[in-house]
Amino acid sequence: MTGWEEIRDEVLRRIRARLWVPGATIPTEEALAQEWGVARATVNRALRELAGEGVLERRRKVGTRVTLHPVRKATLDIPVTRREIEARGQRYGYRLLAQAEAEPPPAVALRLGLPPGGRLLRLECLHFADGRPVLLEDRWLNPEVVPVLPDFHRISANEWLVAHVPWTTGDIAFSAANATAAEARLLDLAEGAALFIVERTTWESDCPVTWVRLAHAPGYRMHTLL
Amino acid sequence: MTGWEEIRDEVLRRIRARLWVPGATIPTEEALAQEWGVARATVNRALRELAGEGVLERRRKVGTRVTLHPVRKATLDIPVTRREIEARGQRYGYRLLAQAEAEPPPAVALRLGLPPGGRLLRLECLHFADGRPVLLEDRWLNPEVVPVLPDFHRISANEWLVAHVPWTTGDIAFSAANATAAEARLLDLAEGAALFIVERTTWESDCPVTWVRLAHAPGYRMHTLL
DNA sequence: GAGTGGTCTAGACCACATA
DNA sequence: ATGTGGTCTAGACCACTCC
Repeated sequence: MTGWEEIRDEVLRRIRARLWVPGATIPTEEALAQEWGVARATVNRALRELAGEGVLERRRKVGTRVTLHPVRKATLDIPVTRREIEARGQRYGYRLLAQAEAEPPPAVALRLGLPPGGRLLRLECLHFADGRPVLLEDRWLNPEVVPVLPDFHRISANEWLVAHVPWTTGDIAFSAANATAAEARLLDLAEGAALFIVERTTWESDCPVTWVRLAHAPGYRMHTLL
Repeated sequence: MTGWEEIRDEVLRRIRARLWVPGATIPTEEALAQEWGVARATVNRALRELAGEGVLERRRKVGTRVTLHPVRKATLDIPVTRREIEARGQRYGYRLLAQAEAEPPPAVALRLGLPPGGRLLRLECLHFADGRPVLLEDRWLNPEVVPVLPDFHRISANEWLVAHVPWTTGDIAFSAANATAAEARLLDLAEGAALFIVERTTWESDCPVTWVRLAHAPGYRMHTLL
């Protein structure tokens, strides 16, 4: 019992063995440090890790408890589409369908926190895997963060943004939707096919950057370990 | 510049200000500790945090770099269905549709790593929000981990498992699917409606526990901050 | 061999929540 | 007022990896 990882594993073992049951408080850092003959900081590191994973709940003065109603946290890796497709061993393709300045629908302006009536750059693109269309992208871009327009026929907006405006914040939502007639035509599907929808809003320190809706063709799965 | 959070924020600021550009190595922990007048451990804590978020890449002897091809990590909170519905201010309801011992389909046995021909406990349940069906659950449960059967009419399998077999590992996948005729009837939808599908496989230290498929009615959104 | 991050220690003080 | 976790320090040694 020398490193914080061993300590973390031992704590997990005791929880799984029900020596420490959900809702019960476990010994203090000080007590555990003495029991295992390590510094308190080492115990702290292990317990902090487990608290971050949702296994433990820690409160000053109260102590450390095994979480009673665990909320499982799944961490998703969200790569750039091209890398995601290439990681599956498929050939990536990309086509810009439309690029125009336009007034965004109210819902999009609202998400970005922009006043109605402004104009944004709209991009519509199709992504291919081994030549088959698999992803339809509908993007609205704030022209203020794109002073010099790249050629979006050659590089996808997402890749350009990742390289030029990295380390943004934002939010992301997942849902399902039936393909409209237009979507079905572009993705070569039957109308009404179930699409996996990803919506992302992106900011760079209080400045709205982009809103995008990604419609994945059937067969797409987002997978992760718990 | 006294705490590790301030240091983390300053590092982020320099990256966003492009003082440190993606791909470039930043100064060593030692140098930053001297610059800011703190202990190296404090700088380490801040940089370790950012490396965990994917902002930095750290390698011994090489140094710390700003990530060139960032993979965004989204952390999803996956609560128990009842709590998720109640958190939206809706009334939760639950009905057990079927409970029987049966041989699972090969795909399910495969996921759980069980030999074909074994028998599992199958549960089919419907979850309601304000009286409307919103979620259809199809679950296969390893009877070995459920020696004493609770009354699944009263408590959902998920809640029972969370309370009695917490801190499992597993994996989870998200996709979209069109409602079959049977699913549409149970969820009170038109056939073919786009369902948001969550599939989970759960283990408790090498012992398969359960496989479950959750079919969410249209309107369901899974949301998180980036 | 040498430079970098990874970790541990022993001690200290602080922040916070409860009593 | 007190007990708990949260953090910081100064120093040390180790692990990895490039040269």
